[in-house]
Amino acid sequence: MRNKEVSQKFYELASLAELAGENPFKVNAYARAARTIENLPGPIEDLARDGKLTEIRGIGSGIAKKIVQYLETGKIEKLEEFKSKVPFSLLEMEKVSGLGPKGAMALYKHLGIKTVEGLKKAALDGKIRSLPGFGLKKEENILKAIQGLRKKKEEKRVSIGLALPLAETIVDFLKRNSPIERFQICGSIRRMKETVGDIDILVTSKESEKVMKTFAEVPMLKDVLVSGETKTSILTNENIQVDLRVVEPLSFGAAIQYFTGSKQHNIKLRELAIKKGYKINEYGVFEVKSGKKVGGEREEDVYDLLGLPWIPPEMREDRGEIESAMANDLPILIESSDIKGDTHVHTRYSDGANTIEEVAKKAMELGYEYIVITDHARALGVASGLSIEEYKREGREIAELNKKFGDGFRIFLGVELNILSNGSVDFPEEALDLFDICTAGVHTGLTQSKDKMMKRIKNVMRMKKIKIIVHPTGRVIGEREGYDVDLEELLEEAKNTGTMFEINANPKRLDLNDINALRAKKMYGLRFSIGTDAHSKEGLADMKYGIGIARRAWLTKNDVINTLSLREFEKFIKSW
DNA sequence: GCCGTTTTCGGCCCGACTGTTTTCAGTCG
Repeated sequence: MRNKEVSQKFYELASLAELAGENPFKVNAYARAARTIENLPGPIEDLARDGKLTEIRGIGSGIAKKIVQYLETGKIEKLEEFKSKVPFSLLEMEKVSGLGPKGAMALYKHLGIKTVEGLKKAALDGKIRSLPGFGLKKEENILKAIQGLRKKKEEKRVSIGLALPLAETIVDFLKRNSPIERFQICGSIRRMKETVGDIDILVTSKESEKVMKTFAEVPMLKDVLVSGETKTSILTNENIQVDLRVVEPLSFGAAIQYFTGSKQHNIKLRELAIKKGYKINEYGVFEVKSGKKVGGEREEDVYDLLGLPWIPPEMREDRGEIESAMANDLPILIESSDIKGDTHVHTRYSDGANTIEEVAKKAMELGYEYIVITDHARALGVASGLSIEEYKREGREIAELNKKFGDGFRIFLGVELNILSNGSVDFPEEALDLFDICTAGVHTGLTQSKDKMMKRIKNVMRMKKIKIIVHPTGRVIGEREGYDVDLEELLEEAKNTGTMFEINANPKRLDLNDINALRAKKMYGLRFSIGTDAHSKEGLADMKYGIGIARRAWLTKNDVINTLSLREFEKFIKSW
């Protein structure tokens, strides 16, 4: 699948075209195509081969031709043409905050600057301030940005596991120290995206100055980037940008719709609005003719007026949700309250922090009907993996606890087996009858070739007792890419063997991710388990992240096995 | 360069803030 690679070329094309001063709409068309290709559900090579590229929205004959040219020759003529006109390194320069295409080009043309290093030198020498359109302040800001004192444009995105709690802490601080009425965390956090670029918080208040002042005094403040009447942006100690907007209560719905995004989703909604004679902005929905405001207090207003049902935030990525809403066949997404148990939990038997009883009690507090204890098997030495004898002991403890807890709750004896380098697991297949549920995952030999990796995983998927492959791609967000596998082939194998994939809810993993889970369901009809991989009782709360990914993958209650009631779940695992 | 229930031309999402200006362009989200 070469989607990523092709998409990258169109991003480059868009940026260079922009620098070269091309028609902005043309630039936008390239960028839009890049985003579309990036999010394509299947390989672009297939569409190119079948001559179906122009069936994709935003890809016409011109861009289709360029895609084919790239796939066949590895080059796009137009891109090479721009590269000869504009230094490629200007793209790096544009990443300096506050510097856009116009600025970068002016610096290049007048001062011959084409690298960040050169930019720094010119700023230190005080050469930038005299350029038309620039000044002392701008020179200072450029220097600050290069020296990392201000936010860098491509500051690494942070895990939602970090961003969500931080956003909640800030909202809490505002609630305690300033006169806010309503509030909503918006942006990619509300859409439950796996990583977050910045945090958007929206509030209503009668005294916006007070709120802004309080906000600029949050304990984790590093710098105030922007401060206006309705908008303030800060940088936290950990270099995360947080934007706060204050709006009138009558605009609250339109504002949270607007600031939840995604950008692509909103652009499409606004295009739809124009066709219907409306204009949408963050203050409301307006009739174009009369200029009269016709809605905006509730978020539903925005969708209502366009003749659409309310679309859940997690779906708002312009991946077909608007078309689906128009046809009135939005799926009823899975919710936290649908979850009846956790399928992936560790205890002190292996590398967890709590006893089985402690974990089980926490699960009951969460309203679960069951939990699957999946301690590591013996081959994983670093996680003090268990022998069969030790699992038998764990099984006896579980049996006793089950007796103690009675009918309403059940602990299952599971196992997280290791998919070993030679394609076997820790124990011979006969020994697996001991377990209620067998899951398996790759933990070692992560750098094996794709060929070997595929063989070992497929081999394990074919074992009758093993029904769930945990963290199937092995990626750890911000730390390592997944191991080298052909996911298409694995999905196909899962369909043929009746194996399920886990959606690992640990915010560092979230594996399968939303796009892959969506594809697994849509193209192969697969079902999933959502497990937290908790190594302590507190870790069970990570389920919300897994639910977020499932909702982003358009999954319903029926697509996830741990929404089954205890009785249904027991029956289900016996039928394996 | 794309697109069409205003269809083959003439549009293309919209507003806040900053720094440079003296009415606005550039950048950002």
